[in-house]
Amino acid sequence: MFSKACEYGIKASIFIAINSYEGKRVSPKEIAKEIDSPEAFTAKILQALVKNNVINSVKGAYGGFEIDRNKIQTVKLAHIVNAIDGNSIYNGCGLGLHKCDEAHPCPVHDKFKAIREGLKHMLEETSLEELALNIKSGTSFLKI
Amino acid sequence: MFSKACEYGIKASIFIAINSYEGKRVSPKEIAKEIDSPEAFTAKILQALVKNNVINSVKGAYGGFEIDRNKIQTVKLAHIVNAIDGNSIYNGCGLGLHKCDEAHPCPVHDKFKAIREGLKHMLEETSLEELALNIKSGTSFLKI
DNA sequence: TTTATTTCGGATATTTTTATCCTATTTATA
DNA sequence: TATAAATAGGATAAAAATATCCGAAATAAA
Repeated sequence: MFSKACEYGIKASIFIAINSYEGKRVSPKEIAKEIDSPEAFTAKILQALVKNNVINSVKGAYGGFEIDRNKIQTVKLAHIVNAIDGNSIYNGCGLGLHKCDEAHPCPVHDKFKAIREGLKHMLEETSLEELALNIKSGTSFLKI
Repeated sequence: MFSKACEYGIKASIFIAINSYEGKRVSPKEIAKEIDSPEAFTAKILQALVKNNVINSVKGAYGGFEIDRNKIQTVKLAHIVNAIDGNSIYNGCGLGLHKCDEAHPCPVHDKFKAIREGLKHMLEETSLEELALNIKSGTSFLKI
């Protein structure tokens, strides 16, 4: 469904959020260890998230990655996915037609529409906060 | 959502079905032209569909690809997708955890569950016949 | 039986995605 | 100001997906 980069980006964001609740910045090394991802590749993804204003980075000694408290509430999965994979999930035709709309639909256009709308809705409604709280409470897990 | 291979496989199957209604076998060349795909790569995908018993091939002069009439009705999108992409769409964890179930869910487990079920249902309920008839009647399109 | 036609299948090439490495730049503290 | 600790970012490598090429095998018809 998502690219590896996107998977890592979502999990990293959650881990950063958890630590930011405690005012703690985290490094790519810590993040990669916690979400079981390749460190250097994860660092690249973090750069993309910073550039897209999803998370914040602090350079230099005692630096690291963090997220503003209020952003943990406002950032949705859709923001993270969009920062990494772009909007291809929403826009692309299910069968790869260059032009696919109501007037010129691909064979699965209508059938995919409902599913994609559901996905879109879910991504736009799910906040980082919700996901982070579930990890904190041990209701869900970031690895294995 | 799907791999290119899978997109080509679905479109090719539809085109073959349409021609099989008229007792006509089609070649990878014709198929590739009609669905706007690379010919040799499409031929590989057709092989996979033959091996997985979705379509039928006839070698030699006057040969080509075809689908049994009754199969056009019974083959569902799920069969085609499974023949090419395997069952990763159903089984894989949305965030790539090796182990992800009710007892040990990833952060988006429940949220993805509904969407994946919807996708699964759609793929299992949509027949090749339905898609082929819509193309024949000009209700949907295979390219552009 | 020969020939033309067609799928099969292995080898290879290209592109994209995933992953690694190393240096530059930034910054807090001693 | 010097130093150590971080992120930034460019260059490169490896793996996977996509795509191409070509000879082998099969088959219908002349």
